[in-house]
Amino acid sequence: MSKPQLLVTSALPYANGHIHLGHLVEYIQTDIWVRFQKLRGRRCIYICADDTHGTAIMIRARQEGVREEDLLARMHEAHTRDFAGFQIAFDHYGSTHCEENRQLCWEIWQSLRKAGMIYEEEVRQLYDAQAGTFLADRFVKGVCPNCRAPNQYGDSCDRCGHHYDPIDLIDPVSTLSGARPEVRTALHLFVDIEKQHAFLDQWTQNADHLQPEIANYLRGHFLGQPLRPWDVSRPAPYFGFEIPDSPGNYWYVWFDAPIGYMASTWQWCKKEGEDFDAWWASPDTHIYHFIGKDITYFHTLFWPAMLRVSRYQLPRRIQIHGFLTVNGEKMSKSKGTFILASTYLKYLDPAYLRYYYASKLTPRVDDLDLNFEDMAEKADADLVGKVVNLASRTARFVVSTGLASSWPDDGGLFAQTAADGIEIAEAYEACDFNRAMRLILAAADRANQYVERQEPWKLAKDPGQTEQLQKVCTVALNLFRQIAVYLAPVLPRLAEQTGRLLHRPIQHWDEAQKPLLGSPVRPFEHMLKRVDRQAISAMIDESRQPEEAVQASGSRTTVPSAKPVPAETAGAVTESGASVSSSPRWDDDEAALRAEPIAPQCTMEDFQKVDLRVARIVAAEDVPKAKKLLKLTLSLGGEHRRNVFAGVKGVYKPEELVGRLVILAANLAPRKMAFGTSEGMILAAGPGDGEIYLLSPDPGAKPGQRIH
RNA sequence: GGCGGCGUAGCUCAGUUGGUUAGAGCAGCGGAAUCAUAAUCCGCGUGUCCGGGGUUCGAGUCCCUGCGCCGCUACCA
Repeated sequence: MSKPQLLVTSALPYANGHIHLGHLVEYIQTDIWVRFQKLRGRRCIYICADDTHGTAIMIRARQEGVREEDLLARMHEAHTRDFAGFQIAFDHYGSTHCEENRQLCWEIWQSLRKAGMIYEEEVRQLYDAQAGTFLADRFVKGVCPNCRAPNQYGDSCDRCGHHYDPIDLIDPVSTLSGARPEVRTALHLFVDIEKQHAFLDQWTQNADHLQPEIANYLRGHFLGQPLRPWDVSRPAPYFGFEIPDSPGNYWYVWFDAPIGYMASTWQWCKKEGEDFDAWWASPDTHIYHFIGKDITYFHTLFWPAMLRVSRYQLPRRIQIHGFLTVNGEKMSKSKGTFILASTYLKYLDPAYLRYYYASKLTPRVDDLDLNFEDMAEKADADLVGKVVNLASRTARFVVSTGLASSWPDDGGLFAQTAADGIEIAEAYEACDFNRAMRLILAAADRANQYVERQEPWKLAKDPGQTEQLQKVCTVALNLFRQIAVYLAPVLPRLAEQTGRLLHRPIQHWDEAQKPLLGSPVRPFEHMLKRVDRQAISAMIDESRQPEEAVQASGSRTTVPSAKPVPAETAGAVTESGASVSSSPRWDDDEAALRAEPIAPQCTMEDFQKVDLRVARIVAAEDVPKAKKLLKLTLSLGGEHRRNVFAGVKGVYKPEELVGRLVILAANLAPRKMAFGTSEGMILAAGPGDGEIYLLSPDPGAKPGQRIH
């Protein structure tokens, strides 16, 4: 029998946000690998889906006043369109919110039960009475119980890397309402993953399942100690699947998300008349997961442990990539480098980005830097100047004659590039696309040198050299075709165009092994435009928004940020023009309001608890060790002074603050901070991160006056 | 400050288990050619492989340490 068939997945993007260039590192990487396998004749399917459950979706639907299902349908359509635009060719793109997933979750759940890995525990859980919900891990912050780092999320500490339960947090605060959550007792269900410790020791360290740096990381950070139980249930209200044998409780989104890989495959099987078990329950299928390094924990520990006790196959390999940075820094909305897939497609050809990512991707977990000038140079020099140019400079000479019918002497050039196919294939196979691209470009260099030596343009002027001209162009176009074959996983459209040019579609990797002879040649048509630098600028301008920087992860962020993800991005794609033109004088959009929705209602009494006062900044000094803090001395009139640390460093200079009037929250409890005690807070608007607007009273106000 | 990553030619980077005079592309300079989307071809690279120790017969490659940069995080009461 032939090699095992392949089932390949990319991480499921969360249905709470749009696809951006960071996500695309992963989808382009996976798509190239899948296309490579298919081109080699390997049976291979590429499966993905929207990740749809969890508190973040529930909260957002609530904010928008729509049903979760409507929100999901909208995002599914947008995601599908974005992926198609970048030529990401899924065999199926489903959703975790489907019957198949519910059934599979239930089945695996029962397997975990049977393996004795599920236990129940009454836990005291944090409940936000204002928001009317129990608080998901990422909606509560507090002090890490392990290292005492303040302001940590409920699931893990980013400072010490410790994973724990939200209930263990010290001084919890709800990020939904800002309220101090009350403690309520609730039944929770746990997976005792420690029962699989020995298995995971072995599985993660052996058989090339993981990159070595990942295996080391797991050994150093998790496997050296008992694995903590995993809290996999959430009490109502929660958007997800209710656990059949524990009514009122729902599976945590991270339980059903990876099972979504299976559910989506199942849907594909139904569509194609395939046997689901042949794909997930048979050793004749090799399963490959491509993910970003941020979700390593779930995919390399929980997921294998869950599968182990079920009747399903373990992944053959989990391929992990790093994050995307732009110009050496994380993507930033204010710098215009947080670019949505749909925005890119308005201005630039996806081929540029596909080739650029390919040329920079290695099998390592390193972060990848996107530099647009670099991308433009590479696309122009490599793709247009070297590759496409080969066809462009020779095809026209053989339109009337077609390719020669026998292979001329080419000095072994074709044979060399054919032989290179082995090494190039190895590079693709190992996800070392950088190496593959370099090998391919070397072949293009050799081909251009050949054309240069043979000078077909001179032969074309000599009627006696017609035959020689045909030979030279036959060689050149065959070398070009080999390159088009090797580049086909990265640049599918170039392969199609080459097929059209030479009247023979490219369908298999091995077509680079045998010259194409006697084929007619169409007149050359442009295959790829040079990069328009102005389009790059326009794209960045359109992407520039007064927003704080956003996580530049290459894969999904199932765990949402504490603030609801700004919804304005949805509008930017489909309806950005309309609202602008209807209000000529002020074009204020609702981005800010959506980014930070209005808090739950409070009473006048509540409001009056806060004593706001006019104050004058009488001194301001830099705090050298602080990144964001300035130390301000405020006067409330007379001798009344307050010492306040304000996070405005870099936005306001100390000297320009001295003398100005601000609004001070004067009766806040003093707060001990790293550099001293802060005795109040000055009021400011803006999202932060370079955008802060201090509030000032109109002229005439006096320090010490209260705001009513 | 904590955790993680990185530091190789002007720029972007290869150099995966330590082994001959450290490589490529781009940019630059000089030349050729004019078929091609001003694309192509030829020629030109002694860089303290961030610094300092160490292991080794031998280190860009391993260990320690210092410095610098990036990210997350903490200081935004």
